[in-house]
Order: sequence, then C-alpha cells, then structure tokens
Amino acid sequence: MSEQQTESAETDDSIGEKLVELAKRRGYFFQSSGAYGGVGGFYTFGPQGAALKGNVEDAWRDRFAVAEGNMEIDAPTIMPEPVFEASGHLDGFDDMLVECPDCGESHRADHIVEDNTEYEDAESLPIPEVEEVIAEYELVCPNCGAGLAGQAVETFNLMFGTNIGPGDSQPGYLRPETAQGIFVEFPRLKEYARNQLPFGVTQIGRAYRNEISPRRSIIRTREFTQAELEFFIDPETDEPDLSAVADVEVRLYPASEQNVEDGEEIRTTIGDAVAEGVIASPWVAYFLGVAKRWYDAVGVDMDRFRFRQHLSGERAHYASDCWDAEGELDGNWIELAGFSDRGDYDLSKHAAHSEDRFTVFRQYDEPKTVERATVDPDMSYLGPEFGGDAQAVVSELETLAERDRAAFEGDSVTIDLDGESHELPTEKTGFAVEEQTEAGEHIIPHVIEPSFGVDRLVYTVLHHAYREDEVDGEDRTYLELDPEVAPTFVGVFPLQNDDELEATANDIVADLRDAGLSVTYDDSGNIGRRYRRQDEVGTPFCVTVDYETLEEREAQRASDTASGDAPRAEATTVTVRERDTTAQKRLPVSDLPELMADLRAGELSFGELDGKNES
RNA sequence: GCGCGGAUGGUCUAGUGGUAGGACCUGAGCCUUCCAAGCUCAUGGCCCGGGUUCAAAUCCCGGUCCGCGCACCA
Repeated sequence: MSEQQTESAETDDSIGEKLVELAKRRGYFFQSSGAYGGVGGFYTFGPQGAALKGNVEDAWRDRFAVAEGNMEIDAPTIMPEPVFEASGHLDGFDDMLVECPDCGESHRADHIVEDNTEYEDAESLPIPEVEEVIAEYELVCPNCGAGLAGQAVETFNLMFGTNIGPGDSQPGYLRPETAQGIFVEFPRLKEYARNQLPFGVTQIGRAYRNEISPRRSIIRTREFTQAELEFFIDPETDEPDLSAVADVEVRLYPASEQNVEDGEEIRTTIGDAVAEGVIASPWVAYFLGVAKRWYDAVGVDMDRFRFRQHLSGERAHYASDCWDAEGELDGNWIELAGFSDRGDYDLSKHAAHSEDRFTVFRQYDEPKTVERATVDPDMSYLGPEFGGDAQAVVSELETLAERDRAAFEGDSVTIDLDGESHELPTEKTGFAVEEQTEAGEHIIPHVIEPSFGVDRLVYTVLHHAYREDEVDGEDRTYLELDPEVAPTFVGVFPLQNDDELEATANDIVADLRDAGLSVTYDDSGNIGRRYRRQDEVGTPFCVTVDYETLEEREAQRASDTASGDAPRAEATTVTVRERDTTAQKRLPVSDLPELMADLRAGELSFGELDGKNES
C-alpha cells in the first residue's frame, strides 16, 4: 500500500474534510466504539455506507466472478500459524525496530546488526540478544551517529494474533489478506474446476493488519474489506482474450517513467501497451482493462484514475510484477487495487509446507514415449544384507539409475552410503531400461492476482461524486452517485401534509419496494428541504405526489363510472425529479416501478424518459 | 512509536478559573400547491483519568482519539 504525494493538497477545506463530515452526519461511515473513546483504525459503515458498500461488492461480484465465469468462496478470517509460516507472512511480521535517542529516527535493528557485525541472520536472534549485540559493538544511529546502546529493541506485529481453542497450544492469526484462504484450499478448488486450467477463485471478505498508524479515515484502517481474484493459469499455454479489452484506453505510469526526472504518464490502449511491452504480462494487462471499465461504471472519475507500476523495491515478497490502480483524492494518489503476477510462489510454498498436492496435471497433446531406467531391487537380498539401511540403498539405486545407467553395466554395482562404498550384484537391483508413455505432467499453476480494496473504493466513489452547486440562489451539496450503486435509489414525498397525498405516496412506496428498489419516504418540512436531504445522500430520483395527481384520479374515476367501466386509477401522474439537474417530468404512476427499475439498471436515462417536462 | 497541532449538543463552532451560548440539523405544531422560507415549542454537549484550587470545560500531568510530518505499510 502506498500513497504518493503529487502536487500540494488543496488547502482550504478539502473535499476529503467535507466528505468525512457528511459521511458522519448522513450515515456513510464513522469511527467505531465512539462511546468508549474510539479506537484507532476501525470504522463502522452506517446505513447508507453499508448499502453503498454492498452495492459496490455486488457490482464487483457480477463483473469479476459471474461475468468471468469464476467461482466465489468464503473462507475463515482466522487460520493457524503454519499457514502463515508457509505464506511467508510470519517471517516478515516480526520487524525489530530500535529508535535513536537523539534524532528520534526508527531503524530496523536487525539490519543495523547485519550491516555492522558478522551476524548474518539477525532477524532470527531473540530480542535481548540483539540488544546485547548493539551494546557490545557500540552500534550507532545511521542517521545522526548517536549511540544506540541501552535503547530498547521493540517488535511490531503486523498480524493480529490469537489462540485457537483453550490454552496457547495452537496459535492462529487473523489473515492479513484474503488470498491465503484461497491458496490453502487450492487442492480442493482445483477439483471443483475439474482440474482444468485456467480457472479463477474470488473472495470478498475482511482482512486485518495491525497498522502502526492508521490514517486518513477509511483509507487506511486495521480491519478492511478486500475483493480478490486469484486466477490460476498454466504459464506456458494459457493466454487471455486480449481482444476483449484491446481498445480500452488507459493512463499508465510505468516504473521506467517513475525512475527518470520528468517521467510522464503514458496514454495508450491495453492492446498497444502489451504490443509495445509496457505491460509485460498479458494476463495482468487483461485484468487492467477489465478493471478500468468497471471502475468507470461504479463511479470513479477517469480523469483522476491511472495504473502505476510498482518500482522493483516496492514489490511484495511474492510478486514478480505489479501494477496498482490509483485514484486521486485532493491531490494525492491512493492505491485502489493491485494487480500482481505472483508466479508459483504461493502454491509452491504451501506444497512444501503441507501434505497436500498443489499441482495440476497438464496433459500433452500427444503422449510422449520416454526411455526410462528403473530399478526393482530384490528386498529379500537387500534386507538381510543392509539391515536398517536397506531403504536408503533403494533410493540410492533409484537416483543412480536415473543419473548413470552405465553404472549398472557390470556384474556389480557400487553405491555410496554415508561416505562408504558398498558393492552389490547387479542382478539383485532389478535394473531395467523401459519405454514408458507419459500422458502429461504435473505443473504448479501461476497466479495472477487482482486485489481490490473495497473501503478505499467506497471512499473514492463518494469523493469523486461530491458536488457543490447553486439552485435558485441557494447552495446545494449533492453526491452524483451512479444509480447502480446509490444506497437509496428513490425518495417518495407528498407535496404537503395531507391525508390523501400521504396515502397515495405510501402506495407508491409499496409498489417501488415490491419492484426491489431501495425507497425512502419523507413528509417532513417543505418539499425543497426534502429534495436537498436526498441530494446530500446521493439519491438519484425523487417522486412527488401533488394535487394534480389527485385531480387526475378523480377525473379518471368519474369517466370510468360514466362509461360503466370499473373504476381505475391508472391515468394519474406524479413528478419525478432528477438529482443532478433538478429537472422534473410528469410520469404515470402505473409505469413507475418498471421505469425506475430500468433507470437503476442503467438501461434508461432520465433524459430518455418520455414525460411532460415540468421544470 | 516519535514530533507538531487539535478534541465543546447529531454537525459546525463561540467562550471565560465560578459547571456553557450560537448556527444548522432533528422532533412536535402552525403555515405552505415543487427546491434548505417563516413562526412557536422541544430534545441534546464541555474526550477519559489524575493533580492544583474553595471552585477546573478552562491551568498542569498522563491516556484515548483525530489531522499532518517521520518511520512502517506482505
């Protein structure tokens, strides 16, 4: 996670400040446990925020799981220690820091020791010993030269630890990324994919990092939601369908440009970027293209969006290449997602540390015939002859057969066992050279990982949607949220306090809710106040029932009665107001559920509505 | 974890060693035929813990939290 400073942040009341205030007041998000003084780095999403976040997650699921044909899982947030020994998180989680008493700078104690003594793996030393070494060698602060002897060496645990079950016999950790929950289950997941590469597994869930200093409200917290896709490929044969995203235009900020002065972002297309080698991995490029379109659809401002390649020193321990999606907020670029080529790092690690197989069988186009030297030792001979060493002799024979067939040409074979030579008759080894057919081989898939930060995205969507304008000489604040993600979709109001208006409005509320829409009803104060209230939470549309609605209904009933038909109420209309323009149209009540559902799905825009203009 | 600056109703804020006022919001009522109008009433607050003092929201110390910088960021 990195936040880069670009131009100086806007000074007077940044949007961020105003947004945090609005978020608190209107129920988007606020600090948790406020009644107990609050706790750093934890936020609660309020009613609007939870709905918005849920909509964003649904949109992500639609795009990255459903539309891509990937499978979604939901793994535990706590996993036992060996998982993180394998993943490499445990090694790096225990940073030893020592602080200079003079200049206050913090340094990695293990690095200072390694740089200035003959110790090579200071990280594995216990803390008291590191402190002793610092005193013994009179090590000094690399920054100002002050002596560090006597300074306490402290550790930072970036993973939250806990104990599974009673006692402390089984330590566990809250996952620092959702990814491990997928990797650990790979042996079973590959079965569900019928052992066919490529396939992808997604997960939306919480991850935890005990950050030293959480910052900037919801941007950097200790508990956050990730939406991750682990896409497993055969690195030699699988290729993405780049044609689907070749024409997607992107702003790229490659490492090569970041490393030079006056380096510039490149505006190009995914197709060209791959062709010109700017993006090395076609798979990463594919997901960058998909992601760009998706970010645009959920409301990230594409003028404040780019992809930035990680510098080599910036990459995680597992990644061979990584691009971040970044959004600009008040002049700062913040990371919204990372797209890593993790290679076979994770699956290899879990294969080495666990009992399970993390490979997939790759069938050859045609079976290969290979000549293979094998042994089939006569154990009734080896047993009595070598006793407990018999098994070691067998494995020694096996490797020898593969390595050096000539060794079996004579009447006896010589093997090496713990530095001692032993001779045994060739006939007892069962040596043979056979032709075998191989249908394929077991390979460790490579992993392409698009990893999205959901909370940061929610914040960015809100930030980019923040608008201030003037309506009839009055200031107005509104959130120009995309209808697809807006937490409340439509507000329904009676124009005034009037029993009939209210009853009709309530009927409309019920109809719209039946259509699956998120509806709010409001009859307080005057109509303008209610519009502004909905503007501020970003509700795209408001429906107002007025006296014309009631008159139309009376007229309709009268004509129905006169013509002998059963009374109907279908010809009545209401005004529908659009948030962004405050424009109004009169639309038939009976059409509302369908029209509103289409507006929400993005299949229709307000401008296309065929209604009588009111404003 | 360090440094600097902060913390007063839901939100934004004024304020003094004698326990607090405003604006907006919210609720009730009146009024109101489409964009934060007006009138009446009401709810609601000094971050936490110590200390100094007759008296602390105010001064001091510690803590928590927030913002910024440093460091960290799998």
